[in-house]
Amino acid sequence: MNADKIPDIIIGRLPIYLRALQRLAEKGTQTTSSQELGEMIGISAAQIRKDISQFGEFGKQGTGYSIPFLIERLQTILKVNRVWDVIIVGMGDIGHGLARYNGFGNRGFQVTMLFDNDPDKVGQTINDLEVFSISGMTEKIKHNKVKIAIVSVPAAVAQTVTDQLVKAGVKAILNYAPIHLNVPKDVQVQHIDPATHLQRMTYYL
Amino acid sequence: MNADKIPDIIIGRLPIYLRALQRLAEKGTQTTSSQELGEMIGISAAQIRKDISQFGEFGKQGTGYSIPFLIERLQTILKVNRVWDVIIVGMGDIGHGLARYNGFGNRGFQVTMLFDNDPDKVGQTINDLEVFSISGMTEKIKHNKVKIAIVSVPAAVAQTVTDQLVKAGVKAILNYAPIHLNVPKDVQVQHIDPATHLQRMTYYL
DNA sequence: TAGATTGTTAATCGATTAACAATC
DNA sequence: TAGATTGTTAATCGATTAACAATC
Repeated sequence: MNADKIPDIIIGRLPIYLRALQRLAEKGTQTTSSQELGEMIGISAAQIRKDISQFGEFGKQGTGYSIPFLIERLQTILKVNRVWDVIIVGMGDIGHGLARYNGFGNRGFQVTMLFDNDPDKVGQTINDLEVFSISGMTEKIKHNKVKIAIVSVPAAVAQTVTDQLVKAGVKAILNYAPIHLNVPKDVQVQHIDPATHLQRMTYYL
Repeated sequence: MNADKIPDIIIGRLPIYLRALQRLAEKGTQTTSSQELGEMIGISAAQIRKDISQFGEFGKQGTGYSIPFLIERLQTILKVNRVWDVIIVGMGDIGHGLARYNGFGNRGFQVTMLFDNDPDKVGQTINDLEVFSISGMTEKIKHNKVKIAIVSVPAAVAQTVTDQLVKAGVKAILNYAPIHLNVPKDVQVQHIDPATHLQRMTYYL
């Protein structure tokens, strides 16, 4: 156990552990070891044990980790033992696909509002949610105390939209626009850019 | 300049540099410095210089880097100074959104084939491309010598589909299924899982 | 008990940063 | 020339791995 600040690189692996554990749980498995988990996800057993031990002694010598218990611990650490409201800004192809995506269930998130600037899209219903105009976004975010947003607008307006989100109180942004977003340091950003990910692999081809 | 093996973490930053440089180029800027670039993308100037210098001496003391020249160098290093064929397997919401995504242009990629197992989807046309059945996928991949695939099928079948892709000769996989994919070590995989990215941020909320 | 596996230490390995001579 | 900025070295910092005592 370690009360110091946990390195972000470790935090980044916890959701991967959690995802693998939930998969094992679905199959009905009760117990796993750092070795087995490591083989599942391509991470060394020593690293998994070291990462987990930052937060407490969750395993048992000889038998390993209780899967339901470790899931519960990781969910609590990651604060996904509850359901967070998420909004999506930008109803282009990616945003539309995300609005209809059903992969957030039981992972701690729920899409609650959709926004776009295009008058043709505003008022449409996607996955039972109405698309709102961005002009009323700040107010709606504040009113609902939304902390998490997905940005899927064109690159040209992504920073402007981000500034509005930050001003409205959003603290975590998942960015699909192919541009780096500048935010205050108390706001988290994760970048998802398919082209960037592909370019990282072509080097090895 | 360094003929040794370049660390993957450096390779992973090159596409980010490239994206920022292309953005500067679009604005007509001719020259930049490690300092300016670093401020744009939140990376230290020293690290940018060190990363770039792994591949040669591309800058000039006193003036910095020629943007068109550095773009050309990075594109060549990353092998995106050409257009790669990319196929998408799985025409659910995410796959459908990716098929219609127009963000691959001028970044080295072109979606050429779409696949799905659902008889209702096979035969449909998305973005001028016909959706093919997965049953004929291996043959089509081999025939067209496709090296890059995007996997956006449900988690339950993602590994099976991946095995087929690998057998057909695919060497780079962008995985949207929320599951770790096992592949031979000469095959690259990048994972994109929105829920995992979001969970990494909720820790800090 | 015997076997297995954790949590943790120490050693190794790798990445980042600071600083500055070289030079445009 | 004077100012600016690179490429690179050395120092620092951080992450990973190997190994094993503790113990279930």
